[in-house]
Amino acid sequence: MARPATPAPAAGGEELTRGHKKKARTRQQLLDAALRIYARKGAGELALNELAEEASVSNGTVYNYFRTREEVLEAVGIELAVQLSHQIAMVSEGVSLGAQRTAIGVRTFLRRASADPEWASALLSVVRYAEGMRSALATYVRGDLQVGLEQGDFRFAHEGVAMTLVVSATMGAMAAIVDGETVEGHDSIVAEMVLLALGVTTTKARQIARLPLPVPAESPDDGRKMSRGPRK
Amino acid sequence: MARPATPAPAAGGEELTRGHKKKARTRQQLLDAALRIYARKGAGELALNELAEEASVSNGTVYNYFRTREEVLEAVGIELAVQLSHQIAMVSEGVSLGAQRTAIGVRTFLRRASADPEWASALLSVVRYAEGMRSALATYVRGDLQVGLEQGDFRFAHEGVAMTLVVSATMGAMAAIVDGETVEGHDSIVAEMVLLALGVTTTKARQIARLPLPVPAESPDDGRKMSRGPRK
Amino acid sequence: MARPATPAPAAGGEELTRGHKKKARTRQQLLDAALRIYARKGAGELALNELAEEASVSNGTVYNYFRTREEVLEAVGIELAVQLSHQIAMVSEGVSLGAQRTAIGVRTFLRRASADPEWASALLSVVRYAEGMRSALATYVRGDLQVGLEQGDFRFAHEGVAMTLVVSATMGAMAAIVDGETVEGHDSIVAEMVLLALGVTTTKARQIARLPLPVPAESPDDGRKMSRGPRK
Amino acid sequence: MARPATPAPAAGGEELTRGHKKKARTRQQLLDAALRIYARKGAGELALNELAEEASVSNGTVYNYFRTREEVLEAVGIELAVQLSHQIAMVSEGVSLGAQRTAIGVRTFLRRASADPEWASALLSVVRYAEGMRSALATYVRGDLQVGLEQGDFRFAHEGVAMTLVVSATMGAMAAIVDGETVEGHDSIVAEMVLLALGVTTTKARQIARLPLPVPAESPDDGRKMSRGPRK
DNA sequence: CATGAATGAGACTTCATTCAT
DNA sequence: TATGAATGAAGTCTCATTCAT
Repeated sequence: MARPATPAPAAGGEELTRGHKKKARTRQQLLDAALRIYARKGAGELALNELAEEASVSNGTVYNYFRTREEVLEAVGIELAVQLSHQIAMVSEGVSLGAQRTAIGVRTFLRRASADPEWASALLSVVRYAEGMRSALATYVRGDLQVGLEQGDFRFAHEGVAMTLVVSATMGAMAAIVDGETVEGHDSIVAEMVLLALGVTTTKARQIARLPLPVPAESPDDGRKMSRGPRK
Repeated sequence: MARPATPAPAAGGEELTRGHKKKARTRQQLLDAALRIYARKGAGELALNELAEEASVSNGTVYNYFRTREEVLEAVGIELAVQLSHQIAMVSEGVSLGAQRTAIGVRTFLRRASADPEWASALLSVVRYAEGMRSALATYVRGDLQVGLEQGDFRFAHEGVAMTLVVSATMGAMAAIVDGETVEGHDSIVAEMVLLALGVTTTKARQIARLPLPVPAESPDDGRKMSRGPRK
Repeated sequence: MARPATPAPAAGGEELTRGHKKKARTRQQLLDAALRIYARKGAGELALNELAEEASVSNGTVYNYFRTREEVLEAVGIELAVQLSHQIAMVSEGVSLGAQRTAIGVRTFLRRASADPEWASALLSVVRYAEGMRSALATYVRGDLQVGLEQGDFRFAHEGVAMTLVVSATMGAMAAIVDGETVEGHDSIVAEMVLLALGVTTTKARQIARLPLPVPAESPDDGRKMSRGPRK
Repeated sequence: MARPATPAPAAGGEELTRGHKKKARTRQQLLDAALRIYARKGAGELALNELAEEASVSNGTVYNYFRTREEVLEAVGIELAVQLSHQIAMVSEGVSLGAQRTAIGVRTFLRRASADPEWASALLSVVRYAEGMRSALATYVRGDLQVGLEQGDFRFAHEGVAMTLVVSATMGAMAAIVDGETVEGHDSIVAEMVLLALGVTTTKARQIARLPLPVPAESPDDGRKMSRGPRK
């Protein structure tokens, strides 16, 4: 499902009529609440009535937006994917080296997991269920892999396998972080190992993995949607 | 666990008489049934009613073996872990090179995932629930990592991080296999990437990852679901 | 415990194992409760949770016996049909004249409707929904019609149409009775009209419709299942 | 909220006209939609949400026309009754013989049930709910019965009982038709039986029941209200 | 120990009705 | 008036768990 990063300002399929921003607001309440619950208990545990309560909304209202648990998952997945798109695009903007972009991606995820374990927890739990989310991630990774391959830094036998490795290694490290494991320079260590796995030479891998991360052009509302804790 | 009515023929290994055997058998039926259900629908979905039916047992009987649903999950995790232990120990028995043992471990998992996707599916779904299961895995991996490090083949910055990477990369590849991805020489490709990530040199990694897998000393009851361990 | 594959030792369709009469008792509670509710509010209104409460049974128990509202309806329909079978068989036993049997049937229904409007109300409301019930009724009526035809008393153009007329006229009259209409000799009046409709001559119709009703061999538990009002 | 049947006709004759027309049209849309739903699923199932959608109107709008679900049911009943009045009046206009009028009424209903089972289905399902509807029917029937009695064709013991019989026999036959029973000359057969039940002599009943039905003075808007299928 | 009916908390889902726009 | 989002009571249904036999 392509579903471009743009939430659709003028989108043909959806309605965005004038005064009716209440609907959008409620929907956002629901997504936020879902993320909070995922962070706490994992996506498998989501109960729609619980979602209603967490979103301070009546029981039936949920059904104006989602008919099943899966639909919530899917919507949250898309929501997170959009956020990630912004995040990644912002952070590796201007970097043209595939290997470096890959490292930046990996490290950014791990940094954020340290800074915001709830976000990480929600992400991990959603990733398992939402197909749309996985493919969004994959697209980014795949692009960097191809660039790195063309630039001669990467040397791997199968792109799909390589992609899976990058994603799963990153997620695994995030899970460790969420579980409380703290390691000095965690992000660089993982990034270096991933680069090595992709065929980067020892010295280059070490060097790239330790470059200072570019500071993203921190837009004011970045991360807006997730950083709050439970409201009550 | 003193069962008064039990015959209890004076301390001896022979006391595994009928009653005990039957008891063990029922317990094993339950675990087997649980694994089948996991493979079909994921561990989150296990319903004890369904479990009872799958095991051809009445629903109340389940509670003679497990006090709660949680206990079932835990027991199944342990069961799988024990199976894994045997599998791994058997397969890398007699191999002393840490790097090779690691590669064998990774490849064995992936091979089995291809050969028995239901098993893989059950394993993946349990791994998320049972903590005890993860540590069982970790123990094996950690040993090999340390050996490889001492032998000078590995060069990594942090053992815990390395361990997480090995496990998560393997699991990620298994998930891909379960999802239907088929790649020529999948197991070797992944093993090579993992070795590279652990600091093995390019040529050595490639060579080790492609060694023929030792045929396990096929014991007659190999693969049989074991563990007649009495409940606690 | 033998745990035999055969749950039913002898019984044809249902199980009737020894100690387990509790199940039968609960089922009966539910049917009784359903009839009481039908009498009060019509079969369309039956709520399964309400049924549970009326039967003094937990909410989930209902689902051990019926999966849907329709299944309750069907079961109640059959229950009523069985009761009716007894009733009718008992009352027109020994009467061989088809026309007379028909009249007796009609009149018995109307008499009972007067005596027990709750029963009538339940019957009317179930009849609309339960197919099984209708066919049970139909069988009786059809038999009498055929006999009457052979005996030369009836003269109608189409048996199915005649049957429908007998049943609907009787039900209509019952509904009127339930609605409070009281008419001197109601049962005879209706019976006479029905006989006329079936082609019986004027004088014979009048005579047959006014014969004294045979007193049924009132068995002690007759009507047992319906006659009680709401228990609490 | 003022609920006057007529808002102030003060300002602007145009507003009055258009507004009123629209209002009446919307109301009619709702009634039509309700009848279509009745025909499909029975009156018990009418959901106002569904009604709104079937009428291409927003759900809140329904409440501008009816205060409660009950009112909708009632209004639909009346609507049908009015349609019936027209139908009956039209068809037996100019016929002065009570017995013949009765036969015509019965037969017309059955004919229409054959031709338009949806209409019949809606009618049958409403009859059970709307009291007002039954009395409308009754009025017509009663008139014909009295006429027939005075003319010496009928001979029945109780007018109320007779009326009930006529109505219920007709409805029963309609139900059979809706259920798919098709009989050659169904309408005449039923009419003849009904006449017999009312005391008409054998030969006369047969003759009257087989007279050709007068063709109604087809007014242009006859049947207007039911004949449309779903609009979209 | 095995059985399976009963339980009841809790989740799911619908829908008549209200109300701000 | 029209709209449609929100509400929440009421009903449906599942399932872990208990218990008498």
